[in-house]
Amino acid sequence: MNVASVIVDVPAFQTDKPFDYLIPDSIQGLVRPGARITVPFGNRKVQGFVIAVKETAEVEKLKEIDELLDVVPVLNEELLQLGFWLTRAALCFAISAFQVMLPTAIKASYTKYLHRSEASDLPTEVLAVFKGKEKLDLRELEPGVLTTLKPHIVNGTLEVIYEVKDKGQKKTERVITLAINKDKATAEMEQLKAAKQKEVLTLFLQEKDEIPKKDILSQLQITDAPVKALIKKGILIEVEKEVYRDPYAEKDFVRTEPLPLKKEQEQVLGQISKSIEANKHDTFLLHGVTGSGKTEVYMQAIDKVLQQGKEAIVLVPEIALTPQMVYRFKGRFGSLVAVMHSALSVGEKYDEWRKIHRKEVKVVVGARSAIFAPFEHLGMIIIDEEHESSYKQEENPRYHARDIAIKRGEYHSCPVVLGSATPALESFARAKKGVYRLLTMGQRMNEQSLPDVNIVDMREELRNGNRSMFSTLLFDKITDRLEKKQQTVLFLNRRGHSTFVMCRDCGYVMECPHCDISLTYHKNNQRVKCHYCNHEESLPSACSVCESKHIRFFGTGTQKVEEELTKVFPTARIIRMDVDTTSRKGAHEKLLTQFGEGKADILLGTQMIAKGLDFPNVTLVGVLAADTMLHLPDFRASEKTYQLLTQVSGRAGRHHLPGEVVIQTYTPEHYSIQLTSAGDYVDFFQQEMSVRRLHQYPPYYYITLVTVSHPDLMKAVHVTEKIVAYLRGNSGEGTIILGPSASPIPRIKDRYRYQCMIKYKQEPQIHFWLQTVLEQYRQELKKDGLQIAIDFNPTIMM
DNA sequence: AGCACGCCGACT
DNA sequence: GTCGGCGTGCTC
Repeated sequence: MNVASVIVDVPAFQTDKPFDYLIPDSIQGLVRPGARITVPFGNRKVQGFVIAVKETAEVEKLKEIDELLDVVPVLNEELLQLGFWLTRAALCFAISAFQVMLPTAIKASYTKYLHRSEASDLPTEVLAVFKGKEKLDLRELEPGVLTTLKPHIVNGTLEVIYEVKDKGQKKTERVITLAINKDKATAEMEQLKAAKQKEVLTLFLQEKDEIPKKDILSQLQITDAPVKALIKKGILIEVEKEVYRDPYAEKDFVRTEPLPLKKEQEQVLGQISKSIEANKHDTFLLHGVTGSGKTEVYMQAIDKVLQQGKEAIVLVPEIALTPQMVYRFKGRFGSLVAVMHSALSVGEKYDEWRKIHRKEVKVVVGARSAIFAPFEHLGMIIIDEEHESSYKQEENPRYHARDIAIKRGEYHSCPVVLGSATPALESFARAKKGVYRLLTMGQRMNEQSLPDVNIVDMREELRNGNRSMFSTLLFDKITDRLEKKQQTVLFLNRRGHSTFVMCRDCGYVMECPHCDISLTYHKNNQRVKCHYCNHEESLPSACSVCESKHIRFFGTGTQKVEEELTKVFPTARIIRMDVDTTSRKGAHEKLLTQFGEGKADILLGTQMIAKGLDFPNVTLVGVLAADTMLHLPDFRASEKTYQLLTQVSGRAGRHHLPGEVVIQTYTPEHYSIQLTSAGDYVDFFQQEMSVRRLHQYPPYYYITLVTVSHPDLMKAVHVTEKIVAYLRGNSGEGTIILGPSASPIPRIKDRYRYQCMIKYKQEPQIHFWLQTVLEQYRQELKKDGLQIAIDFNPTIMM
């Protein structure tokens, strides 16, 4: 067993296969599948993953493994297998599948050095480049210098060294410990004259064995001289110790005990527990209205899992990873919990991951990528708010966390719980068909009925002469809340100031020069921005076409609403939350805390305030423009509108005070808006299913979307045409192939986008066909700037 | 992806 | 005659 089969870190078609390497004697027996290694590859050095260890290789001349990076493999048997499954399911390279399962800190970063061998006599102009150093980073070289160096590289006086490092580093801390036992130390103590040294030693005699150096210095207000002296005398020793960066170290979590459950919760927990105890894989769809106490059920189910000595994964949508959620889990399970989300630094994520890898925690609460947590005895996977679009990764590999969860649930024979008040249509349909097991919780914990929903027809308002962005009803209710010292949440799905900038004289609308999308005006810096490519320019004083000065802003963004609010309610204190005000680290949390402490009357925000907020004093929720999403060219538009409106509505009246919701819309008759007020998901489900059936959309059909993009429009069209022709020639009877058609946003970042949509009920070959398509174009994909994005089960159509 | 090898144009 | 352009093909 001295040959390792290796997937190398070179994401390309030609290298997407195992390469064999000889295992040198020095690491015989230590190289295991799932471990990272570095290997010589061509004339450079790259990182790779061992996928198998075997006796012989087909290839004659094998190179040797350079270095073993993990004694404990970073991928276990299950994850290796899962990775290969992912390559087929998402059509990605094996190396990309492995990397997506691991924290970025573990990814290799490559540097090329030029090393000068010590004895060599080099000409002065070469030595000048080195500036006395031994090593030279090749990437930091001035252009042209290489010509002077090249002959010496060729004849061997200069050596090119490839260095492979991890992106993230383990954090270490200097820790001081006693070098001798305590009795001896006490004896030493008596002979000491130096006062400061005595103080230091006293710390260690008070039963502490090791103390971080920086703590000693700050505690005793001393420099490190006394410590150094003690080390020199052989009384203390200093060691470098690995520590975790704990993003929640500063916080105190109040320990909580399981709460008594209501009957419904009890029943649901009972069902899930049965599967846990029987070691059985079931996928449950837990349909529970907002405020029905799903989280408590999750936590008690996790308790059962822990009692069995097993582990649990809890996925929550990225944005919902507000401190509130973290507090609840940390409060119940303490240090058994690891937390993973995108706001953590690369190093912090790495540390949280290592806690799992080293089996120091039993529960992980995290966003999408936490689904790959390297647990080996999974007892349950929970996906909260399972309909959320953030569970689908929108870059390669395009995986859906739900699919991964079910795959892992099957492997571990453990239940998967999908929870939502407004399940994805596909999920609910599966539950009704019996593929998933449906669990329902229809009652709110506080016995409070769902908030009253008022739908306001904005066309009517306009007819009555109200041209402001607040309807009379909403205005009155905000005024009322201000008087009662209660809080209001206002929701608008659009950041910036206004959606487009138009010249009133000639009708010219400012568009992004790189994308087919209008520019949004941002008032704070008097600039217009593209929300797709981040292009921005200053606001012109005159129209670029007709030079008229009558430039006006249309449509409403959060900035404009904020402005208007301060005018209409001069006394109100307002917090605005959108990408622009929360981009700084910790800003999100800070703003929410302020609101929670009652330091503002109105919270105005986009998407990000729709989820997870739970403030007792909020009694009014206003949705300023409910139809913004409804008219998007996306078959999920109605579903998303319904889900969002329901979710936003759920922010009101969560505790003792009853809540009210005002929804402003130009299409009050639409069922996704109407049914929000009725609050019955099943009605919506049935309505929407009939629409989906009529238009042959999921869940009745599967959809795969192929998007071709290229700087040249004709090229994009031609390639799409060819792909369409190929697919039409192969597909079966019931399959519908639409296209080529321009993508809803026909150009982004100077690339034209064409697409082809495949609708099918059964098409087992589809992965194979599209694989073939990619093979066909691989040359052009590499150098011609052609891009082909293949999305199985897309969640957004743009 | 990188890097070498290899075959055609403008230069000491 | 050589240097260097980037097209082609390979990496255990």
